[in-house]
Amino acid sequence: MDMFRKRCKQLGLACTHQRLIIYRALASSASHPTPEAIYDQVRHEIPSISLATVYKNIKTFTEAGLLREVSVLHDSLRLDANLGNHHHLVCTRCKAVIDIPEEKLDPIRLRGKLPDGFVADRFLVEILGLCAACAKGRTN
Amino acid sequence: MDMFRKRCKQLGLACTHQRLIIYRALASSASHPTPEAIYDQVRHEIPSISLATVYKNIKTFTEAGLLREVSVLHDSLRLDANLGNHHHLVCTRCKAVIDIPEEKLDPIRLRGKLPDGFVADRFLVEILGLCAACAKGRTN
DNA sequence: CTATTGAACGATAATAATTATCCTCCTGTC
DNA sequence: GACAGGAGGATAATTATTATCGTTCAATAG
Repeated sequence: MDMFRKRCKQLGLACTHQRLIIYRALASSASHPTPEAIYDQVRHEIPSISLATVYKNIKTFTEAGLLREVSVLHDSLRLDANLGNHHHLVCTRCKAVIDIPEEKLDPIRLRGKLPDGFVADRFLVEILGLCAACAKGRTN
Repeated sequence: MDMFRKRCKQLGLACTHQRLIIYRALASSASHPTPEAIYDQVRHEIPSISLATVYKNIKTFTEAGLLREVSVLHDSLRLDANLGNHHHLVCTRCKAVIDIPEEKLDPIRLRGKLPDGFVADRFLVEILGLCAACAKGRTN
């Protein structure tokens, strides 16, 4: 948590009580919580906190690099009628999704057993980066 | 499209005009469209179609296996305060997300250049399947 | 230690995305 | 062609997220 104070200072962010509690809730959770879940947990300590504050700080933290979104494409449903094996290039700026054949990657292979009795079905790989257009100009 | 008619019959789905047009729009698109985008395209052919119909059929097709969602976790923002390199086990039933260290997979490596001038930044791997609880019972 | 200032908070309205409802209509079968 | 049940259309409802705006608090200077 002292590290959090330092990072805030570096980033020019006020180290408010709310931010500390929110960050601690996030950092101490292993379940990759939703904003609502964080809100529910944080309210135990700050009953008067607003859900908007949780959302705002999640965005702030994410932009500051303290936090990541588990899925880059969570904002809207994206559909794929291509049922063959392939992977996706995903532009983190414009959210374009481009197919590439799976042979473009070395095969994905597990080393040893998965924890927790998890039963794997398939691998989903997203290659995150910038599409040609977004890589070129900051204009779009 | 004849294949689509057959699949509908197999699945016990009525092969309506709307479904045909919606499926064709999906299958002919390389851009992994959103429901809204499909709606906009389909309206060229069926101006009176309802957005709800598009959503309903997308769900129907997805459940029937004619279609996939690009991202399993699109429904709500999920957060990750673990900035170290790791991958995720994602339960497709309950949407649990479990970290695994990246050493549990053979290294992800590109073979050759990416198309379209795409500039890769990092690889995101999700191992899709069922968590222990969901694998056991159909009860949750 | 207090005053000051801008950033952050809380409450809530607004927007966006998705789902549910309900009545009418069409597809598939007899 | 008639019938039955699934499907469509219009729209309300719900859920998730963002914006607004007045008030409060954290950080810094004095």
